[in-house]
Amino acid sequence: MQDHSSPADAEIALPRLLGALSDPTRLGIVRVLADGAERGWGQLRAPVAKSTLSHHLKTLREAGVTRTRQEGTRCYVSLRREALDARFPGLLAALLAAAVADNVGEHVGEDPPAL
Amino acid sequence: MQDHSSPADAEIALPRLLGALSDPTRLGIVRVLADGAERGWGQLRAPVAKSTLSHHLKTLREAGVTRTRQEGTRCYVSLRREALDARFPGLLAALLAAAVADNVGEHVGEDPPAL
DNA sequence: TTTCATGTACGACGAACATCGAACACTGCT
DNA sequence: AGCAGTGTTCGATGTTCGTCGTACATGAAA
Repeated sequence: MQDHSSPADAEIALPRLLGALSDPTRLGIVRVLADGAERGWGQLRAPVAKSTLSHHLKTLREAGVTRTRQEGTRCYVSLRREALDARFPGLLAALLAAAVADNVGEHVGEDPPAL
Repeated sequence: MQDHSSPADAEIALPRLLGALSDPTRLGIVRVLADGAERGWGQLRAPVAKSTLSHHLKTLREAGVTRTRQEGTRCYVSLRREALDARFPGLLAALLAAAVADNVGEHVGEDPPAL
């Protein structure tokens, strides 16, 4: 459970970012994270196997879309909104609005925060 | 040389659009078309084989990014800016700005318009 | 230390993709 | 009719992707 590295702010590449966001499940994850709050990812609910979710999270992280923090045995994920906004102004907002308009990623939800 | 159909305005799907734009060559084509003017595609210069360019243009068209018009033996391509802006406000502009900022698609150029 | 929970790595599979060259089809000109 | 220009389609090939199940590693709790 290591190597939770993300690209440096300046190294987020556009094609990779768009590729990461071209999957409905990943777009759904981003929508859940859109409010800026961090989520533990047992909290994320998507209709895919655990290993598949792990893969999606890794893809998002490596594309620079999210950041992952480890605490004990669990991991928390959040959007890298500042970095994204700094590098590609307005893009994230437009993307999120588009996802909502297009109803993409509706199948991804979240459980209530851990008690 | 037929079947130059594009999806209806309302049917442009976000994941597909992003997938189409996750390739540097296609992003480069979009950058060339960004001024809204139509281009004959003998005019487009990309370091790929003719059939590959045809494939990319088809991908863009089927994702709803561009429109293709045939006139005699040649085809002309242009951005569907209105439809895109209507469906996903601000997205295209942010994407184009991002592509410029990230210097993506610089390898795609154009010849001067036919005399 | 044993056990449980959580996430990762690995191997596999089919599907989709980028790319090429070659063959085909259509249009227009001679 | 024949030819040249232009774009599409067709394999072929190698890569990447989404998905799964299983096995492994790590940290916490009993």
